[in-house]
Amino acid sequence: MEDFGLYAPVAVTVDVVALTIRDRRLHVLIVERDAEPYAGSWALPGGFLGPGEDLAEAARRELAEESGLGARPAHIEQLGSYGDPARDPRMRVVSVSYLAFAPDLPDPRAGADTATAGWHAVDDLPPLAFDHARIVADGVERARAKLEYTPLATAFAGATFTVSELRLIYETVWGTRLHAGNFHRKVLSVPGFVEATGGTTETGGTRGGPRARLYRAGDARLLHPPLLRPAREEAIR
Amino acid sequence: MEDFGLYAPVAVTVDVVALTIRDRRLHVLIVERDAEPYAGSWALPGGFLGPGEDLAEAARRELAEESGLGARPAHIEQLGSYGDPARDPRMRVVSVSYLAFAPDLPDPRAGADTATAGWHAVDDLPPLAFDHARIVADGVERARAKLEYTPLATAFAGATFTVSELRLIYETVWGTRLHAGNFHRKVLSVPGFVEATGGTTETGGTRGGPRARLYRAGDARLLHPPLLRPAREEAIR
DNA sequence: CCTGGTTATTCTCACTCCGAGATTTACTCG
DNA sequence: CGAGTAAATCTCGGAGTGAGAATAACCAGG
Repeated sequence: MEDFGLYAPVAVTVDVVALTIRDRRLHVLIVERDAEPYAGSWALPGGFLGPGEDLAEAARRELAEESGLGARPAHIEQLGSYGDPARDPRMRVVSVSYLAFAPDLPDPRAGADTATAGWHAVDDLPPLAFDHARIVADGVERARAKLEYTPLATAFAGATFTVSELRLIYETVWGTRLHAGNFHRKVLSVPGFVEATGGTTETGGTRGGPRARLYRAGDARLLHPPLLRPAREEAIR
Repeated sequence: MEDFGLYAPVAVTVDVVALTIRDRRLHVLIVERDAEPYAGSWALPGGFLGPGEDLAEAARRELAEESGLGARPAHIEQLGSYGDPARDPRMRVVSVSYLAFAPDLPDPRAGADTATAGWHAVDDLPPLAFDHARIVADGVERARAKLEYTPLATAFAGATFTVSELRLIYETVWGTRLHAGNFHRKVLSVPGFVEATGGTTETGGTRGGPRARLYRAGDARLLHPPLLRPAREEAIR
């Protein structure tokens, strides 16, 4: 850190990759831009860092403001910063991106100050402005990895959930099928991952089956042992 | 991302947490500040993002310039961004920090434009400027975690190394003792982690023992299965 | 009400992996 | 040469895993 005399003017924005699961697919929240550049195309919710505002605070604000979502995300964490000199044609912009997880929420309402916002399946996105496609990809990969060793999946679920619902979250985010029996054994054997509420669902599944027991998120911060994805040869080398 | 009309002036700096192992202890490179604020106290090498310069590029430049180290680090990656409004008393500064790993290097030479720089054991650091102590702590924790599932430890070693040297790296970074026999079995059983050069050390250890086989880093990007730290109860909840 | 299909939960079994300890072998030092 | 040290390998009991099966509860439709 040197003297402040000469430094290139840089703007700092905060962008948010908000993920949820709808309809058995992983979705990300994007908004339609109404200003140049990229007016009319889709982008991550985000904006300039306010004066006196912490980075995480700005991320939460942008998410609430631009998405029109009232509910708080269940979890938000810093994803990374993107500073390619050419990433914004107007001027030098460094984006500090955040990753948020939310249970399935209603469609965002378009408010007065709210651009058109909506959930889109991450594997079928329209072209995104700036380097936002890259940021989404990084966020999805982070989410996939974190499901393995943290109780993050519970952030996609409601206050209470069944083991099958939790399994569906894993299957959706990872894009793989999991063995129901082994998953069940594994989840219940990890201390602090979930705790039984004592209740069950009101009815069986829509296509039959017994009532499932309900659980809520436990107090573990790490899964021990972890729930590992099926081996992905291509990822190793 | 909105219009550029009004945004608070923000400066972006890039700071580097460079780690190495010397003398069986984990060390971080720090420099002595010669300007206010915190003149005379220690800080991470870093500085302002240059115009037209990518973030990672700036990190490599700062490390080379301020440390006076000629050699390139074996690995460098983004650690995170720090933007507390009060972290710098002069003005609003967001720091994008990078984490670098290097094999044991000679002491940095103090050049003309080079502040006093030196390696310090991370568990015995002087007070650091700004929030740099926090950044170092985050970097060390990241390094510890990454040793588990990536071949990062080889970045701390030279071009060739023995299994014992690799084990010493793990023991030093994790601060634990490892079972030599099991570690040996594990390392050689992970595909692509290390590959034998065919050679051995010239002599046995300083206190005896046979010549050890030499290995170089393999082509794996992930360790499968991972080398897990001994269970840390306190980390889970 | 009875039947077939569906799902939650538990169990079995063979296999792999792991930690702890012991063994064998090669080398240094005095 | 003998004691001590370290590299590399092996053993063994326990824990964890994937695949499959068994049991039981529940829905929908006849």
